[in-house]
Amino acid sequence: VAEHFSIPRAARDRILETAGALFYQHGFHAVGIDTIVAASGVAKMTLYRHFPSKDDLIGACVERAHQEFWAWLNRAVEGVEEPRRRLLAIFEAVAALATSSHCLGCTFQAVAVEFPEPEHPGHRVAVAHKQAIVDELRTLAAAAGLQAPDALAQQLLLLMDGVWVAARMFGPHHPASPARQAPRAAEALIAAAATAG
Amino acid sequence: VAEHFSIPRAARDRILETAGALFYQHGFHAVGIDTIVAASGVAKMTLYRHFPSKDDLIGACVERAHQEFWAWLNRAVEGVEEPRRRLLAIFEAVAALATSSHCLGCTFQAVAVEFPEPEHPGHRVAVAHKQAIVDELRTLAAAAGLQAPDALAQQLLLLMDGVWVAARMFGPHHPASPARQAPRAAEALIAAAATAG
Amino acid sequence: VAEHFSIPRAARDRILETAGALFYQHGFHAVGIDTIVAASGVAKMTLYRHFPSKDDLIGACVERAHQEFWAWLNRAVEGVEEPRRRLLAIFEAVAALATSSHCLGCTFQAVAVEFPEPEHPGHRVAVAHKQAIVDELRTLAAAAGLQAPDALAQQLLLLMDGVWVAARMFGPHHPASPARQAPRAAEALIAAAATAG
Amino acid sequence: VAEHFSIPRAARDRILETAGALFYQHGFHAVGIDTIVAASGVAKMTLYRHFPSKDDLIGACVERAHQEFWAWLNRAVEGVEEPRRRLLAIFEAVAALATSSHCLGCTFQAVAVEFPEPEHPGHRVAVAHKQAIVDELRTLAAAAGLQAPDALAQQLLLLMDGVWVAARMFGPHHPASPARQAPRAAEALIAAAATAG
DNA sequence: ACATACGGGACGCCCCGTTTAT
DNA sequence: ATAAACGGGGCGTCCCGTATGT
Repeated sequence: VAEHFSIPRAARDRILETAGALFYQHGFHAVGIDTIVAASGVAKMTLYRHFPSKDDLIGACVERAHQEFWAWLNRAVEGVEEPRRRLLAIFEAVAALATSSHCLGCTFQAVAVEFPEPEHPGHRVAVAHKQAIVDELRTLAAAAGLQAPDALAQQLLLLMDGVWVAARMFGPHHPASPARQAPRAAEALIAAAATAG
Repeated sequence: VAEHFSIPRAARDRILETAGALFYQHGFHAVGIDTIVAASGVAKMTLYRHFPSKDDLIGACVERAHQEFWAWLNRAVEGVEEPRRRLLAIFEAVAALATSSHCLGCTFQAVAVEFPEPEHPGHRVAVAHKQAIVDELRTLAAAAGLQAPDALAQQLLLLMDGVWVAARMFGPHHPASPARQAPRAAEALIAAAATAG
Repeated sequence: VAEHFSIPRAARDRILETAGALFYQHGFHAVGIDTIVAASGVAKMTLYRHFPSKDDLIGACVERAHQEFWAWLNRAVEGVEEPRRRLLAIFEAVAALATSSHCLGCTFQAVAVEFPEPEHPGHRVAVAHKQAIVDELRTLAAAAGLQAPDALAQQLLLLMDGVWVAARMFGPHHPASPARQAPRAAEALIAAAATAG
Repeated sequence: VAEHFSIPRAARDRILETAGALFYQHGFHAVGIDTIVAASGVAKMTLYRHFPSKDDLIGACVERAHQEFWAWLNRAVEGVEEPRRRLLAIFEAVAALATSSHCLGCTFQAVAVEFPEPEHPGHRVAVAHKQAIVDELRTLAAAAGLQAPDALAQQLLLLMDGVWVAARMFGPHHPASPARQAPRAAEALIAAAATAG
């Protein structure tokens, strides 16, 4: 009885995982449904029963990436509770990830590039993701007692997206990737917000 | 007189302009050769005589965008000769462009996203473009007598790419786009480099 | 019951029939794949799954015409068992067909004209077809006890091909098509072979 | 001065000769204007000044072939003045030509195959050519005092066209081409017409 | 659930016959 | 006479989403 419900779940997850990896590596347009079907070992009809269209599959993949990102970030800064130090820890983690060998850039930027229409499921999730990032940064900035936490959060978002772009552009093997400058830059922006008057 | 109607602008230029606009609006994969041919009023064979493949056309479009960007930037900061003020002027111009109504993001980021392979003509030009940006920023930082001009230039590049991402993500109609924070953030980073030691 | 509407005739057959008719009417070079696809109501990929190339499709069409020709001929001279009378019956049937309103000539001649290279699939089948005709004529000539059945068969083949050429050249509406002379000419050749020695 | 008028004439002939040879070897559809231009060493505009379209060029080529055929035939049966013997000589010449190594078939049949529409310039000339053949045969048959010269001429035309088809189908290297049977078959048909009553 | 096929459409690259500019 | 341009078409491939047949 149980497998009647649990096995489809596994199929859906396998599709999401496989498709997400392929999309991330090669791009959304470059990966076709047939490739995903072959790589995930499911039938085409199974895929289309779970995701009515490729766009919906993309949306689900990006949504899943959104959740995984937060899980990763929370894990990465776990234990750092003091707000200002947590802000810095975030940028240290981001810089480390962006210069790690398996990072190819930001999938939310990618989906927004490949599907410029704001109504696209993937684009929608990407915007929400960036909004969530800036919200979190603002919350931390406010908790740290910094001036103009909203403006600071936006400045830090610019920095973070610049890091992902650098990862995309220069790759992980670049000798002196600009991404490594992220923690120092964040520190400077935070310090400026601390002494602002 | 004659050229007003009998001498069509060189076909190659018409193709580049039309293709560049279409690619920028809808993406590189989303725009087909036939669309470009139809929109530019050119024969398919004419296009393929000038550009052996779509990838080459993309490369040429991005190269053209690279040149146009520099022309725009030089015009935008014309007359501001003092290095530190010129750095700030650059970020004011970038923020203004990024929040203008016809800006959809950075085509160099886009081509790097849609063609992750570093050997792709478009990707190659995009990387060179970003390198040129950071070189210019470093030159200005050094001329301004700032500390660690190389690190500062990389930090400012992060900022600038973050601005383009914000333009892509939130569009020009967003009430409070993070892109507007670019000049203040750049000022903070420059100030930090000025007082470092 | 169901097959009346839900089971479409095998796509391969529909393609062969449609393509055969179009090729016959307009020529092999003059009919493009897209036209065949549109006329047969089939997807292009379906066509290319059944026939790897246009040349292969042409070969299959000519092969099918070969089979249909024999089926027609056997039906046309059905019941005429005596060899010499059967030979005459063949030429009466051929002359009748060649002067009928829907005859445009011989598709085997046509494919040999449009694809002069002997290795072409269509050309190959055409040669085999003509060889089969002359073989059948020789067999009948020998069974009729005629002299030099091989030579007679070749003479009759010349006659038959001349009939198809006349059909092609003058069309079915010509008042006095040379094709009508085929039975009398065949009779004369057969009579000459009967009295030779 | 002279070359202003004589050189264009030479160009026209060179085009006709080159195009005729190419068309004959590879077919009318298979040979493009560019190929003819390159092979004949004239400018494209020169070609289009002499022949308004490819169809017209084809018509002119076939017309030229028509004249060359008659020149060849008259030369081949030169000196044979007695009508019945001349008829036989015609078929001996035709059989010899059809089995010679450079004969690829009948260009008039070919143009009728590749352009089935009777209004096509090439098709028109081809029909006229065949009509001229049958007229000549009828004239000779009548001069020879044979019965029903019209019917005999048509029978002989069938035979002759069968010879060209055999040449096309089996090529010049076939060990026992049916084309070689033409003289004997013609003799039989003529003999039958001589003894008819 | 797998595998195979299908319809429809777009795409990439190429060639053709024809005209215009240089 | 060279060379480019032009609209149109051709072939072969791919993709998405659906429909069968086990």
